[in-house]
Amino acid sequence: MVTMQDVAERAGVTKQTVSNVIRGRGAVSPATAARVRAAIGELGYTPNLVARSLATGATRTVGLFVPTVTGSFYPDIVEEVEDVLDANGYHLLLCTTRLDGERAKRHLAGLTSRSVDALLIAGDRDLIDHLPLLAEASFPVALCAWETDAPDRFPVVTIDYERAGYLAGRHLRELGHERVAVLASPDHGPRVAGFRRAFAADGLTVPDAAVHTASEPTPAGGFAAATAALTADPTITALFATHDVLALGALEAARAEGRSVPRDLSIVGHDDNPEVGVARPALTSVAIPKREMAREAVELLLRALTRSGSPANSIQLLRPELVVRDSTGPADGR
Amino acid sequence: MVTMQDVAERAGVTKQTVSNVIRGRGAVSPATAARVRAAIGELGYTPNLVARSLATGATRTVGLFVPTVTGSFYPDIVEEVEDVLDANGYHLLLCTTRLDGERAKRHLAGLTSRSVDALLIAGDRDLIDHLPLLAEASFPVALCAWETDAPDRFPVVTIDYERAGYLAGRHLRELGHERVAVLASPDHGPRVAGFRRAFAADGLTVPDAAVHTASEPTPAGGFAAATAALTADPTITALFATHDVLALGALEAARAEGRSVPRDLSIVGHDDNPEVGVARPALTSVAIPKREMAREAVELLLRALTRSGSPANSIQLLRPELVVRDSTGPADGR
DNA sequence: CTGAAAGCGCTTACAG
DNA sequence: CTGAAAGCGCTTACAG
Repeated sequence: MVTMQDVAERAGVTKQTVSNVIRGRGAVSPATAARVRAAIGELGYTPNLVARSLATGATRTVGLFVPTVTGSFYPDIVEEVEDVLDANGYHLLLCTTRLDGERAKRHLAGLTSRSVDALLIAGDRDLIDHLPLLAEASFPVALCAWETDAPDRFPVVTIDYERAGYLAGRHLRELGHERVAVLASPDHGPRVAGFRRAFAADGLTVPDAAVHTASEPTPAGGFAAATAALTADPTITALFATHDVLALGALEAARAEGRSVPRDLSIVGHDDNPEVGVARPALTSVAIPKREMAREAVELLLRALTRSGSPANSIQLLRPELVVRDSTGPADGR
Repeated sequence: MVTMQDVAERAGVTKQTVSNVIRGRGAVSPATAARVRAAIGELGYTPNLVARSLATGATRTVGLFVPTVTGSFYPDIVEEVEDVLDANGYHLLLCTTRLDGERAKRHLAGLTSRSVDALLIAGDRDLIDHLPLLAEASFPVALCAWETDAPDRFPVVTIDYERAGYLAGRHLRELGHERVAVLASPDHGPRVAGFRRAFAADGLTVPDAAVHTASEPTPAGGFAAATAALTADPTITALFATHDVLALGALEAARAEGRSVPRDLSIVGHDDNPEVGVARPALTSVAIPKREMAREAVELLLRALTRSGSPANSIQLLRPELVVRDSTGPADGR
């Protein structure tokens, strides 16, 4: 392997002159700079990043933890993070925790050893127990896509999930719906709370019995929960699913029950995944700006890096937006 | 930051004794090992991986290039690669090239500088022009999920795509289909060739005019191509889509044309993505062992690392398997 | 079983 | 504008 010393000898200078021309810093005469560049080209020299990292204390690598890279949520996060990183000359070290706390812990320990300049943790499932490990990390850490129990030790950039639920509720209220049910995944408390708030604003209440927890975040789980909801209270005129996949299942359930959407039943989803636009009827859903969220989170980290301080310990909430399509209509069914 | 030297002083030994107990190598008396371990605990010492990398010349990091991390193909690859890496104590540096050759090149250049112990390139889109950059890489490189034009300079682990097409063709032949059409994505030449081989074996030929190239790898692209195929030759009794998403569109097209699947038209997909099992009718598809492929590829790389030689320059083909569901039936339509 | 030395390939002040 | 020195935090032979 060719080293900086080799280049220096070839160009007839010392190695820190070579270092200077490579980094474009310090003062080097145009003539010697040209000689150095020529030597680099002839030798095919490429600087050893590991050595540079040891000397500078920076690896220009950012770690990202996500629960998984399948599904329709996290891949966008990963790509957005990578885009921002790439634009700033950083690399991405990826860890998918896959519902495995031990694995998460192991990776966390590995990264703590200076091999990463900053760390972004997206999603709340597997890492929460091990977050204390990061308390004394020597690099900035931020959290994103965190819905519940965000530890207040780190800055977090996430969605205003409570408002997302509120938007869904307000939309149904504006359409005149009074008796409704919710299909919820276990960790979606804030969305449910926001939904209820919209009804409470009109003096209506969504009883606990109207909130049906889905056994799994799949269309099948949504189908079962929706069927349960329609059986428990056949008079409901609308359904809020805290996740689009559940809404997809609810669409099937409505069909199975012989209820036409949106005439007999309105359905609102959450996330605005690409597939909900092609569902029939196209699903009304709360869109969450996940790419913007990811971008804000990385940029926060990058800012901390250049200003070499820790980021402000704050929580930043991105605002969701309701996307109205064909699965919701007036409560009176006309 | 606490260093090995600090631990050494605290334990009353020299730093390479500390190094020895950490790595569990060299001979250290149980008593001093215990003292060292105690000191490590008290100080909260964690070894600097960058310094270790500089000394050993290994980063215990493997780079992975994929075109994207969205969709249903590459995420599985990424997770499988990470699983194998994790089991062997390696980290994952991820680069998604996103159809951007410049970006790919930039990352390639970055990784060449010793910051990665090995490199796996999955998918053939964006990197082929820059592969020569890797010719003199000092670390092992392997390719996987490569369908066409695999450069013969590197070992490749991929799917026997020609056989995948053949399996689809043979299945249709066994059902008695004679007049058929193919919906193909541009880069799927081998699948089409294999499909044709199955017909040629029976003295039949699939004319060029029966191969319809989809404008885009989406249901919409499949819909358009299928419609074109059915219009060009209304007598066909079966369709092979080289990608499941195209098959999904073909299903719609058949519906639109008033042809019942599989009675009036049989459809075979490719990839066996999870969604094709829930399509109605459930799609017959050629399943490709992508996780096994990814596993083989990383393990090949890891083997090269431990044996510190370059991997054998070979091509390993994983065999696909046909999964018969409800979208195919006999040509006579009974 | 333990310690002193050299080295991995850079960068960072600091003289000249 | 250029060069000699020290140092980043480890590991790897090699003496004792």
